Amino acid sequence: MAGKELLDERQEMGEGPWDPYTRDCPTRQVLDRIGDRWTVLIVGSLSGGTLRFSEIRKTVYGISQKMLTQTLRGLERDGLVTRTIYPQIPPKVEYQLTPAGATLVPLLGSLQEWAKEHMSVIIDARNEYDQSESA
Amino acid sequence: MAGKELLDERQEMGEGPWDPYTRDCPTRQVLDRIGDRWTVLIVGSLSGGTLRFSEIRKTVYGISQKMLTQTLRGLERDGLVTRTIYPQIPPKVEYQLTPAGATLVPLLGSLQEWAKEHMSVIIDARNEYDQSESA
DNA sequence: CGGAATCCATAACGATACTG
DNA sequence: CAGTATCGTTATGGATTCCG
Repeated sequence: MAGKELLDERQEMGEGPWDPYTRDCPTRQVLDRIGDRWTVLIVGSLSGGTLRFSEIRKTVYGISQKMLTQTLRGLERDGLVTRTIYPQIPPKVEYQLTPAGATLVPLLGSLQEWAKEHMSVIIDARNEYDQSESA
Repeated sequence: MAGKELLDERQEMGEGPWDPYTRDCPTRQVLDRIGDRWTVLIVGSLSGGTLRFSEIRKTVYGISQKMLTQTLRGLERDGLVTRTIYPQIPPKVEYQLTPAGATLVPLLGSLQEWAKEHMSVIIDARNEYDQSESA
């Protein structure tokens, strides 16, 4: 998504291309894909089954039409979502997770679970930190 | 990290505050925390044990001094990392994952594993998509 | 050494208007 | 309905300089 002309120097260190601390390591690639504000929410909304554009828009609170289009295009491009156009008037377009896209769902589950378990502690720590520094 | 004065309308839909499709749901909170380019890489680098500032900088390829400082402060604020200052000249500062921070590590492992398994398929789909549309 | 502060480029995003 | 196009704003992050 960002930077592609930066890869010049280095590249050989650690344990090769899987080394999480080189550029273009898989971790970075994944984060560039799912690390935005909307991707995982859209994948989550599609985890229940096929939805059309306006339905996704309704379930993912606050997303703009532009970001929904853009994010869905990215997911389609990466083979994580299929886009089916029904040539009617008015148009109807359905989105569905591919098998590859579906493998993301459990991962998001873990993410969400972690969030539920640790969120309160994090919020507390944050408030405490903010208080002690504004003193 | 972003938006905090947007929360006004709505807020009551779905199944309450844990509903992933409301604002401020845990999933969004987590993504705002770990969804940037550097957080998980830093957590990963600290998963092996305590490191000092310059050491992290060396292992996380491409990070600027500004972003390292900024990200570490965020992690400290959220109680995921401790910061220990040794009052010497020249200064020495050590960073270490807290127990809460350490619970993030397995999650990152899953992320990385998913990346390794699916990256090639995604790259292929992407290339194919790009080719067929530029035709 | 480990920052803080400033400046600046760009990328992300929202709002709005228009279209097949 | 499901987009595309354009614009303006804000967020993000790099480079540089300075400091205890």
